[in-house]
Amino acid sequence: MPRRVDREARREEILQAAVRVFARKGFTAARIDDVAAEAGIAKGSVYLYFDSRDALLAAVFDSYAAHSAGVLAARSQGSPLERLADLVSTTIQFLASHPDHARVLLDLWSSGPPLDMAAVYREYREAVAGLLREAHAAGELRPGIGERHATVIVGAIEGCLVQWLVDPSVPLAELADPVIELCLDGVRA
Amino acid sequence: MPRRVDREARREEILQAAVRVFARKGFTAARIDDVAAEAGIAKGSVYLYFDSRDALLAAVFDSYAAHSAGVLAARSQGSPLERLADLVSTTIQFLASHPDHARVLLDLWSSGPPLDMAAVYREYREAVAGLLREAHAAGELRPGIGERHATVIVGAIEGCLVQWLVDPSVPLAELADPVIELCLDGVRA
Amino acid sequence: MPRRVDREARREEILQAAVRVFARKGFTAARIDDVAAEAGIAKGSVYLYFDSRDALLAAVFDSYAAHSAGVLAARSQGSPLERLADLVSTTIQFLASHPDHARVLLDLWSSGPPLDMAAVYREYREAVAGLLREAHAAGELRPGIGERHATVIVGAIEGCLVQWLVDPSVPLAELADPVIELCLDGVRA
Amino acid sequence: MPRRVDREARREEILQAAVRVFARKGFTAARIDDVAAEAGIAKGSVYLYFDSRDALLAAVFDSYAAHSAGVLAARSQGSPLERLADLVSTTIQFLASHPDHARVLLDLWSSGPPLDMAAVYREYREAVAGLLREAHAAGELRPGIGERHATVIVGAIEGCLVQWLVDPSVPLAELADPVIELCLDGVRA
DNA sequence: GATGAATGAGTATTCATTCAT
DNA sequence: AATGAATGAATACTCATTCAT
Repeated sequence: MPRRVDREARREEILQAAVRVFARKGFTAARIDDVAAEAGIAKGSVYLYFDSRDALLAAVFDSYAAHSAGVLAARSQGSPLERLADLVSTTIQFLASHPDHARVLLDLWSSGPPLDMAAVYREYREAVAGLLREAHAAGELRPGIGERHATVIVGAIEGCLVQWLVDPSVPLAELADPVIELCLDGVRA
Repeated sequence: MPRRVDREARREEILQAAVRVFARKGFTAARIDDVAAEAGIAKGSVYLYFDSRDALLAAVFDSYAAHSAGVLAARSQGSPLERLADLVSTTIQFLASHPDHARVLLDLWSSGPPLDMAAVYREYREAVAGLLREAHAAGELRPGIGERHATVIVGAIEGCLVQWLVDPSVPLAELADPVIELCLDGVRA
Repeated sequence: MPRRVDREARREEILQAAVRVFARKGFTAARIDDVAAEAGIAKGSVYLYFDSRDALLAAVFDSYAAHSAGVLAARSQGSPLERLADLVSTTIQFLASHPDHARVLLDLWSSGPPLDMAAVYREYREAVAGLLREAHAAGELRPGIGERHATVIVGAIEGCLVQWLVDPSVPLAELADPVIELCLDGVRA
Repeated sequence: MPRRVDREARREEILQAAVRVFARKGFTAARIDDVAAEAGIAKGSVYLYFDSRDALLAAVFDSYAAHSAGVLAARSQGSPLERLADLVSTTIQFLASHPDHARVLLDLWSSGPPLDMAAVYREYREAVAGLLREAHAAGELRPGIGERHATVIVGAIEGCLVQWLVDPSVPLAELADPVIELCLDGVRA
């Protein structure tokens, strides 16, 4: 009778270990040995669950993309702009509370195909654009607001994330409100 | 001091070659051989001008930081908010027109110490915060606008940049106006 | 002793599976996993019947050597030269009808000690030399035929085998007669 | 000015070192380290001249195939059967005097595509068959001699080689005459 | 017996860096 | 200064073997 293991659970353990290591040293500097050590297993065992080092990064991407899709899918209540504020807030809180996962975004941005960060942002922009269209229909928007403003709203979130990743003294968790205020009403008196 | 000029010029040639190569393949995948070939010199000659492969990335960083400082130093005319709009616009146009340089930001973000991207963003935030303070003094701002909104404004720019880097179909050059509109007046009716 | 029979039978199954795998991919490229899969058992179970991967090749050798000894032991009727012709023919038919086994000879040749292919050929040469001595005593040989001609006769068989192994379009099964003709009468008019 | 080296010469040195190592340990057991050590250079330097370990074996094959073609191309004087005897003799002398090269044949036989030993033997058989046709035209052959006898003649040589490779006590160099005698006149009185 | 998850020693290959010319 | 051949440390990946279940 074979030794029993929950393959999915073990895979997930290794993946989380990889996320921690990647966050700590970056994907480029991370060695398979590091991941194995972090997971408390032998190097070769990593390969029982992932085909290659790159497959590990791809799995981190999938995991991030799934989380991201989850955030987009979570529909909140209220007016379109309230729901937009909610989406912004939820996203920022998620990123702020998963710093390791967020940190790996730096490597995902650089990694290029076959990992498709472009698709993640596209979906995000489309979700925001959809809410803006609803808001427009509800008469909540001033004239001239369109797709590109959706890009800017997504950008405001990501740009705050960048600054936090590069400088932990930037208080990401507290930037949700300023982002929302700016996106809704700007700074002008 | 003609030798001096030659040396600087040659160094700059190699640096620009490195920027092109890094932009094309990413720093991790870029080989000293690639840089040498792009610069049209022998591999060993790169080491006559740069101490190491990392020094090459550091030099790209310095070059970016210098450009960035230049943008911040360029004082424009007009009211504080006009000058803010100008800063945003100038920054985006600079990035959009230097795609190779911009692309290398992906690697600079990941690279960590001793390269100090944090300082670059800090200065940027301070410049924006300064303009906001001036605008506040001039009564151009609504109440409650502060440091964090400066972070968000810088973030809006960087976040648009991220999306463009990851997906060239995002029209960075055309996002200056939406960014300014959003930052100044938001989307709300 | 039913267990005993089972054990032998299972061992033989695995051995035959190994022969097929070795023939297909060569010993070097053959993995224990492949052999286990071909035998329809788990990888670890192979080790219940064979001490090591090399022991598997050794067992294939033993099996080949036993077959070979069987061919040598089979005494046919007729004059010495008729029996020589018979030996040649039997050998070639055996090899041609066991292509997997034959294919593994390529690896056995390369494998060196402790596998003793030299002994197999030595016995073969001695068998042929013995027949030649009998033929000589019977006055069937022309003068000057000796040990070395025995080597050449064995070589003619093996050399046809080599060509067939390397190029399946060589019709090994149809080479028995030409080999016999050549060895007995040569090509000269 | 670069360090001067004769690339071809250095490549050939490494190739010969590889032949010695492959002959000693077999290709499978031979490490790049062994080849480098035998050549008196650093491991990495091997890769300046050969793309991969397999490329090294391929180069040995090319070298063998070239020698082999050289032997076939060397046309001797005399009647067709005299020339056939010459070809046999030359081939055996070449193999006997290049034991390292010959030993590597064991690995070439096993190596399969893309190395094409089949082509080498095909050319050899064609050369022999050509001589047999000439001999037939000259009335030197008894009836019924054809392509397959060419295969057997080539086989007699290769089969002697096999026995020598597997058992150095087999006196390959002295087998040329017995091979020729057998092929021409057989053993029968 | 049977299993198959885990192990970790073993190696081909890459590439930044050096330095003889 | 310029070159590019040489170096060898670094590392992803493989797979025979073990052993807990």
